[in-house]
Amino acid sequence: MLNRVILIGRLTKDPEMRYTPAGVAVTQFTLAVDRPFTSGGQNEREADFIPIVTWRQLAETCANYLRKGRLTAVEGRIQVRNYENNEGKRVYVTEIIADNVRFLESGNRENGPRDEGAASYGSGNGNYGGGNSQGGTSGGNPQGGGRSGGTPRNNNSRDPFSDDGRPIDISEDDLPF
Amino acid sequence: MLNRVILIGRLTKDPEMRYTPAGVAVTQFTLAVDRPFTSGGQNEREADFIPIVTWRQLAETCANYLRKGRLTAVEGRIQVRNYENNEGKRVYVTEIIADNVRFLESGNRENGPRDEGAASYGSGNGNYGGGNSQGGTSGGNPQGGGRSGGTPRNNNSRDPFSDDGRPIDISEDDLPF
Amino acid sequence: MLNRVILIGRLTKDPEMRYTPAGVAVTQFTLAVDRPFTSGGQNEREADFIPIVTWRQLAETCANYLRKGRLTAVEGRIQVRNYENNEGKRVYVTEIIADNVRFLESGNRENGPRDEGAASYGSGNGNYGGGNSQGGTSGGNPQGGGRSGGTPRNNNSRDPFSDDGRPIDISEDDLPF
Amino acid sequence: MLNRVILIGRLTKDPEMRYTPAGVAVTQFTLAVDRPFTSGGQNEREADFIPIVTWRQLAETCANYLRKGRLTAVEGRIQVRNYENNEGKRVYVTEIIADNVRFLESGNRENGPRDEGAASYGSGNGNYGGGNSQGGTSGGNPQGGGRSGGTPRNNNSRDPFSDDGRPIDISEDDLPF
DNA sequence: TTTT
DNA sequence: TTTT
Repeated sequence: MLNRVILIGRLTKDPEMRYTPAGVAVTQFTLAVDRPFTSGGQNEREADFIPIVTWRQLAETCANYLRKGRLTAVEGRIQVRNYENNEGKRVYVTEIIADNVRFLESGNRENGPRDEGAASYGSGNGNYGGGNSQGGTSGGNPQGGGRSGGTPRNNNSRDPFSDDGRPIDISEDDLPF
Repeated sequence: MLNRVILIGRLTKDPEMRYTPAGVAVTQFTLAVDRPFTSGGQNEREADFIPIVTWRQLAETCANYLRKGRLTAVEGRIQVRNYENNEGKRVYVTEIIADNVRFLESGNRENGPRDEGAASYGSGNGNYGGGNSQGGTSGGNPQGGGRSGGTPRNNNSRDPFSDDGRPIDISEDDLPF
Repeated sequence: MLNRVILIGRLTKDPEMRYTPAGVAVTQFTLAVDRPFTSGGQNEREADFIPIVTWRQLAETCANYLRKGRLTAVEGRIQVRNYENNEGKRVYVTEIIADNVRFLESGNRENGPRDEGAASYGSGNGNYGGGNSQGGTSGGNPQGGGRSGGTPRNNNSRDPFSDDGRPIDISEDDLPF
Repeated sequence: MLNRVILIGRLTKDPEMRYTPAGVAVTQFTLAVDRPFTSGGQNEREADFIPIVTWRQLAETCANYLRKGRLTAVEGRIQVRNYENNEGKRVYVTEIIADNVRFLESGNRENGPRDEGAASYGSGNGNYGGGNSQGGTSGGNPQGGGRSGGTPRNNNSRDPFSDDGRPIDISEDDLPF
């Protein structure tokens, strides 16, 4: 009846966008979210790697502006889907269907090693450094993604989801909205 | 860096409690959370079944007061653990480590299969229908679970996690706090 | 950049609905949310009373199905508005603009003191006891509110917001969507 | 019964720390949180200014590492307190009692007014840009705040809450834990 | 001014 | 299979 998730973490890789047969954009990426504690051991596992899925306009904005390593906030809901694998066994996949993604780092670092981040309130330069994007039922117009300082990447030349070994079975039926 | 989940749904079964070798109580249950939309088809899949894990005092309170079908709110964080299965393949398991569970239905059902719901305000019995329990770093004293109108069940006679086919590999190392 | 609130509590009174001059429905109510601790004293203040505002279709569903005392989940964002009072002083008002409201108690108690709550998964009666309603950019079609077991109240005979002493200054400009 | 808030925004000023008579540290600051839409008008009000309160160790970490303009994530609960003002009128104050604060920008700004943002990964300085701090019932040991690249400020020479016109009436009784 |  |  209520299903809400909010995460802040970093992309483990560049996002991957593809289109469903029906032409709907879908982008996936994984967020590394540091745990709030240091596990018993030492250099034990100390982050959770959480798969994120975005659809439509939000998918395109994410594909254009997010990159590996970027600090990112994600709001959405948990979805558990399942499919039969090649051995006839049912596999369960848990993902966050995001309806709101905030880019917490601008990412224009073409000419220098230091990331500039988002501009301060009250600074004189009028540059809103942190872009953002929201999706959902509206699922149509971009909202602020374009305000990001980053340079959009042309995805046309990429083969999204060119087989990476993982089964890909997202279809229009999975449409969350 | 931030990882917060809030769910409201119903238990698919009675919760299962066991103790780690170190004597720490751990309780698992699954929450069926209705999706906010009706998927393309008709009577298609319209709920997510989300595994919840609770530890220590909260585990005991959940085992004592939660039952199949009860409407329940869960607050916690997403955790992704993995293990090697018998075929040497890495399996990823996503669970919610709960630190706050709210019993939204009291569960005193004197005479029948129908759950009577929470909060009998206006009824004459002065019973505060909604119990609750909170865990976390404090992980020690019960907080309000005892206010529930439900009757605690003696778990001693149960064989917690008596093999249901799923691999059980929670250990003290998984301790989230 | 991100503003999310989730509350579970009980209505302190019946909700109040009115229409803006532009004909947009707006409903207000207050949620009493018990605090997770007992304050130093004894029978000291132990709940927060949090004002909720809903708009459009969600406003109408809330006005029709929510009642004083009902256990309710609210999802939304914090909004701080301000106005000049009659003494020329600026007054700040903090409210939750809800975009998702879940009715955790059905509320049909016409013929008996016991509240029946929401039906269980797996029960045979096909009655989904807990209604719900979601708003937002969609802001159009009712979503499940009608599934509630409660009987809608005819609001026509009420004078919504008939001056209760509180300044009423919500206008179309406050429209959150 | 459940009361959870998550915000991402920027500090409108440097945080202000003081101690209660009982010697408990309390820090306040205001977060400017951009609204997800542009209000009817044009350059109309488009942010909410939300007061945050932190206690104990978290208060000290916030006072040491947060500064005006910094992008910050806050997790906590809404609290509504009230007091009688000098005209004998009851005034209601809504604040977020934070139990988790994440510093999304490091704040080492060697040479100038521009904040340089977080997480200089890729830069040569090995600095983990995002500090964080968590409070709550544990309320004792610092958790990671020290990983921030910022330089702690000595607060001793400041007169915390030197009258800024706002009534100050936080007392030990308000202790949320 | 508050709910159970 | 992972980020900083």
